[in-house]
Amino acid sequence: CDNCSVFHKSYFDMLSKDDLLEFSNKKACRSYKKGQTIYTSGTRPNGIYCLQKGKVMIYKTGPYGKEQIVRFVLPGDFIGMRAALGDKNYSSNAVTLEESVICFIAKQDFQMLMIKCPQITSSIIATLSKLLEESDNKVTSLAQKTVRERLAETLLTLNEVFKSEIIDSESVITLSRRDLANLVGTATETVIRLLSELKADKIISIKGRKITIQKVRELTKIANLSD
Amino acid sequence: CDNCSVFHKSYFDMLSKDDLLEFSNKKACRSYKKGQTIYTSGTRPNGIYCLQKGKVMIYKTGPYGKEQIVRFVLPGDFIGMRAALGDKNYSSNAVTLEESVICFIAKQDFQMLMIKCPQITSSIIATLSKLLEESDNKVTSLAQKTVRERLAETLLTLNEVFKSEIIDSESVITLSRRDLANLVGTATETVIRLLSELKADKIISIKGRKITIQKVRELTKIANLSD
DNA sequence: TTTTATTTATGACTTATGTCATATTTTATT
DNA sequence: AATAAAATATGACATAAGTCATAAATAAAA
Repeated sequence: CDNCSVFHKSYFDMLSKDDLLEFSNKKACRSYKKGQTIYTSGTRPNGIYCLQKGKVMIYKTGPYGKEQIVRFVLPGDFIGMRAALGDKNYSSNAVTLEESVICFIAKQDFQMLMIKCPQITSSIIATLSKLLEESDNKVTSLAQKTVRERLAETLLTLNEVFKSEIIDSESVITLSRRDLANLVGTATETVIRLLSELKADKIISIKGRKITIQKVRELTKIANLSD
Repeated sequence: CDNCSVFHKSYFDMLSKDDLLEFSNKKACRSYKKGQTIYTSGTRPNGIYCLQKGKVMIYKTGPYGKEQIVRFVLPGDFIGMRAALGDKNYSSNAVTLEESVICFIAKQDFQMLMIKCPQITSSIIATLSKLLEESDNKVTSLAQKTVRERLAETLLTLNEVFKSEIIDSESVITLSRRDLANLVGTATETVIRLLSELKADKIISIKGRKITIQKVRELTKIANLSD
């Protein structure tokens, strides 16, 4: 872990060199192809995953089998924290959005780490708190905003998620219309229609599956966001 | 705290007698009238609250000023954990639903408690994990279910929240149509209409603001819940 | 009690958004 | 490159659910 590319972003930079080395030997890293499943809902977690490279999406399956994307995981973040730390079965599915490298740490090893390094624990509490706030905000959006507002909001969020993907000095969102719909909470056709509208208004530009935001201010206005 | 009525339900039963006594002296309890505000969005938390008696609702204000109820707090639960532990401003509002008694613990005292008693910390992680799961489930419901399904789901959840309120050996939900709408994520008129339908089908009974579920199985079916 | 205010209840109407069908384009596979 | 498969794009249509108006019923206040 000490020469991991996302070391500075992860929780591990709080560990002493010795602890880190000992810990490094216990983890198991492997690479995943695009679209590969990391875990599925209903199964029991044996440990916690850490995303080193790539992108992962977390989704739930609704009553009629429709996917609901609840969040994305970026390099340096843990995957499956909720289930592993809450000692519950997974209630969601994790799948890679692109080729990724993911490390695995067994539950007992992670618990040892938490005991050895209390800062890690408070860092985890802070992370869970942030996820909870984001989820509660999404609840409010879904309950009160129109699809158009939510799509604008989602595109702005995705701009952060995909900020590493830069073409011609502009960050580019690459996601299927279906995934976008499953993220916004609407039908694929509605997303397609609204994206066409935004494109016609020159607020975004579309090249196949690649979306670039042209007017952030305008989009923020449409999203009805305070900041 | 050692003779608190919700001692067994709270996190404090993990503390030693000495720690508990020391801690008891640091907390400040006070009673709140119905509808009184505990904290408002945007302000900074100085500590954490613990509900001893009563009911508290947590809500956010949406872009058009409409309230979105995100959860209820019951005796033994903490209030304002997310903001206090994540070291952020409150992003929601807390208000009492009925006459309540609430204790307050300063941030530094609570942090000391967490250091002294690591089980409390893991218990908090478990609680945050549970809240996160519930919130993610609500996201999926809002994105994929009809208002009718969500209302049924909400009534079943409220039955748990109000299970202490028993009239003629049946638990009774007491909540205004407006609050119900702000919980389900719909208009007040829609809630009124759907409740009338459920009443006509003898699935619930209504006496003014008091709702009693008559057929749990039927309601579960309408809610499209697996269990 | 009487008055006033708030909440609940219904009807009428509008509209955002979902569904279905089908054509076109893009992407993946042989 | 050629074929198959999947994703995108649009039109037509249906409908769930929101808004507005107003009446009836409760609850609160005087």
